[in-house]
Amino acid sequence: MLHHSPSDSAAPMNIFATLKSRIDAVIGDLMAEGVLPAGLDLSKVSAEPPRESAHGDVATNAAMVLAKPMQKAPKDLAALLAERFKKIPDVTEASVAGPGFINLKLADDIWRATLRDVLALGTAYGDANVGQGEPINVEYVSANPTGPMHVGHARGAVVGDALARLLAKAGFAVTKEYYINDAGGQVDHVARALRMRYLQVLGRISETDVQEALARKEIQYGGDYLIPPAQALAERDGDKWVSVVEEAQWVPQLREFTVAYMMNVIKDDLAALSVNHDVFTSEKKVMDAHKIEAAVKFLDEAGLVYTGTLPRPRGKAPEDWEPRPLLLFRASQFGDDIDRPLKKSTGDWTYFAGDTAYHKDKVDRGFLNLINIWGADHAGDVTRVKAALKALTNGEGHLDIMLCQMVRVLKNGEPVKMSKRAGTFVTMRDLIDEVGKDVVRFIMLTRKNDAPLDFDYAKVMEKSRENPVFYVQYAHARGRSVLRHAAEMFPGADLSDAGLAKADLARLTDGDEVGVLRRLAAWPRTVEGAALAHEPHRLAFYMYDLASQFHALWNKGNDAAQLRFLQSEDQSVSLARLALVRGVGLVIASGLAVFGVDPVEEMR
RNA sequence: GCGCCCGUAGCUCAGCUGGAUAGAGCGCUACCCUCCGGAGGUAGAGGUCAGGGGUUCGAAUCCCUUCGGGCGCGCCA
Repeated sequence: MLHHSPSDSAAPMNIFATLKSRIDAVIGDLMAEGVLPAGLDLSKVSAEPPRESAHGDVATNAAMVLAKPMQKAPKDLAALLAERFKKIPDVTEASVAGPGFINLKLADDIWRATLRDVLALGTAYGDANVGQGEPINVEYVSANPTGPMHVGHARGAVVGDALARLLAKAGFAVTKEYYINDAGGQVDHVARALRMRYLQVLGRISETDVQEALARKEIQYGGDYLIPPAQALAERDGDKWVSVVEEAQWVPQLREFTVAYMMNVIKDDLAALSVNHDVFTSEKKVMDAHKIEAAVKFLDEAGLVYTGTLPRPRGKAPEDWEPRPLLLFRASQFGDDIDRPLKKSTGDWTYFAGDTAYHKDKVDRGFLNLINIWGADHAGDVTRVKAALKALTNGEGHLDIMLCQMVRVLKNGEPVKMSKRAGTFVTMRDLIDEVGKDVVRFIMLTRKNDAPLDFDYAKVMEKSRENPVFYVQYAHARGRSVLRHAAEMFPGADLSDAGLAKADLARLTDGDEVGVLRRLAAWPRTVEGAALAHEPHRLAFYMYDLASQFHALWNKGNDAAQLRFLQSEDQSVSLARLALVRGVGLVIASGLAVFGVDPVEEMR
């Protein structure tokens, strides 16, 4: 995690960041004048929207934060600061409230100026610079190329992809990466299963034979998804592999074939979700390039590798456990419970050793900021990999490992039981085909990654307020609808964004209209906050809230005709309201863009 | 036994990295359609933020502890 505070960027369109820097400047002046002691730490001074809009437009805790080191009463200091804050441009009022908050009121024109920013910048409104062009690597999906992806993978894919887009919006130089686990025993098992299916395709054995081999555990993958690749293999090579018996003569070849085939399937599925990685790194290539040896040497030279014996595992202790000397990494020096093996007693590298080499590879490619999105079933590996990264970067690297909790699929209100053996798991493709990628993507982003998520087939297709996808899209569509009507009502008017920006926004006087403007003004800081916290789901809630305010405004027009957006007798007020409508649409569209969801023009 | 995540309205969840009187949706109660798409909207009731301690101007948020849930605990990948 980077240690930039939002104020580092002070993007001109982020009025809260602007206020924060102006507040800092005033305090700086007071220190220079000797009114306040020099050297005060301003990092905890905030400028944020108060929870109650009645409290004003911007609240700052400056007095409360600074009172302590000065040994003054917060309220006294607040009174002093408030006097000076009144002189800040655009501030019309500064008052002390509660335990020492200073509430600032801003000129209404500030909010209108925000709307002009939105219209001028389009979906770029909200772009931030907290990333300062810093490289960051987001690794996600990384599903084993042993079969089709399921709903759990879909969540990781969407969370990773949206986070990558969010970080890019916030000014980071993002690389989206996929680690292909093509070197371990699992891909060998798939190769064996593929050969069975291949023999079946050629008519040499029957489905029953395959199922019996599965029951005898001669093969570990029984799914019929291996039949298409088996057919492809038969088409390419004919019966070439029937007579090759020695495993060493066919396992590597068929493994390579399967991995290539499955990766194509996976990439197709990801493309259907609008997920595209920049870099695919092969575990096997990492190993073949002797990067494990290099990484272990690096750790060894730092004195972090030794040969020792692990304590007996707790909990369900394996029957055949016996103490054996192993090559170990001193993970316990970096917060792990025990040291972790780099080599098995067979002499082979462990998966962890390969992962360590892979992370060193990322570091060597220039990344000190790393994010890994994993399934929650890998929670046990988090500490050791973080430990390895610290060791590899002399403590300078930052690795955030985000665990995605379970996705529970509900059909007819009942959870769908998923079992790999029974072949009843819901694939990612099923989901996309059934509800569409936009719905899948949005729903996957309505919870924070470490909370379990219910995916209810019925609910996500529902056309009601309960369904956030619908509700947000509906707001966008309504906005487009108004624009279409406006074009008919005012044939000569310039309804482009640039044209609307010239509208007389002072005509926006209704409290709820200004309320929407305030919400729009909060978009940049929402983006920044979500990016720095690695929490894309915050944008889902922002969009829902904005949509809610917009629907409410729309409805007021139903009750009171003079509040409708379009007034045929008053083009001036219509254009001002259209500007607002368009601003809402643009901000929703930019939020949806982060989510990789296409905004709709109309509801069907 | 150990580690990680979690516990907020009857239910599903937010809570902007410590701020003011803890917020939405569903459900419940009472309302609003000759409308730019009511597939909506307005208002109300509903809370010892699991319990207990601590840190400080201030805690749902940070620390300790108890209780209750979920996930994971091989040299697998």
